[in-house]
Amino acid sequence: MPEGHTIHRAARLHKQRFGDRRIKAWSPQGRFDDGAARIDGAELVDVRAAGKHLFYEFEPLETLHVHLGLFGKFRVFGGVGPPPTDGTRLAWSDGESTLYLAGATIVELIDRDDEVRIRRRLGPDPLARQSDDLERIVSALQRRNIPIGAALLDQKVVAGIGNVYRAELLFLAGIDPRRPSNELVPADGALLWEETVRQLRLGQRAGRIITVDPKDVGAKSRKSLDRGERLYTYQRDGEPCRRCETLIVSTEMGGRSIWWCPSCQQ
DNA sequence: GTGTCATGCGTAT
DNA sequence: TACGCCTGACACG
Repeated sequence: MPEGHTIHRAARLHKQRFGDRRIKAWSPQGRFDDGAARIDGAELVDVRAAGKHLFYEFEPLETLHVHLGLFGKFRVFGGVGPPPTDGTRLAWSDGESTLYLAGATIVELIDRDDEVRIRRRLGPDPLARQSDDLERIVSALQRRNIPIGAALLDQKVVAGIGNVYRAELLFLAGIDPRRPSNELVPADGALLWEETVRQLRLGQRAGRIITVDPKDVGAKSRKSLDRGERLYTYQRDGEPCRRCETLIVSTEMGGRSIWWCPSCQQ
């Protein structure tokens, strides 16, 4: 379930679990035999996340670039773990834990210049804050003559937002996704960025996207929320808004569906 | 078993 | 705007 929160969480967990460890690597599926052979026996020295991209640095120097795409998934087990599924492109083990990676769009070894190039294509990452982020976001949004809902999926604007967060963040900021990006006023930009940072941090910590304030559904805590009450608008077409009961609507935007509350989001 | 869908994105038309 | 590509879970017959 890969938006930026998943990626940063993986970076942290994988570094904790496998950092400074020598790994044995292989490709159960066989489609990454050569790459796995190059990192087999190497030591994982760093794991970096940027937006939805992951960079694993090994010693002797190799950099593994992973992008999960829509379906990609890591599985980590203590010990040997169950047999890998047929689609497992990369597996590694340090003797104490085993990692499987399946379904990713990108699994490749790259060099330093490639990483720099990939990072240059990305806008500010809410989970790796810089002091000028707000200004960069607002000016990037104001330069685009497209609906703000479409602009938020552009990784050059904000790195790490996907289809769930774009809908949820616009709800939390009270912004109609159809509003032209270049008409965003700075106050709304600031609110949107504040929610973005807050929500991705919460998502990273929880390991899942939960945007709903428990009070809005009469629950005691975020943890006690049922699966069906964690989001305000995503895939809730025709259901009542959790705050005002107005029915949630949806449309296609940027090639994907988006949902919003016509009353809370103006 | 088959069909459908999904939190992504690059390329072609 | 459409399509291809990466997989797995689930609904259905």
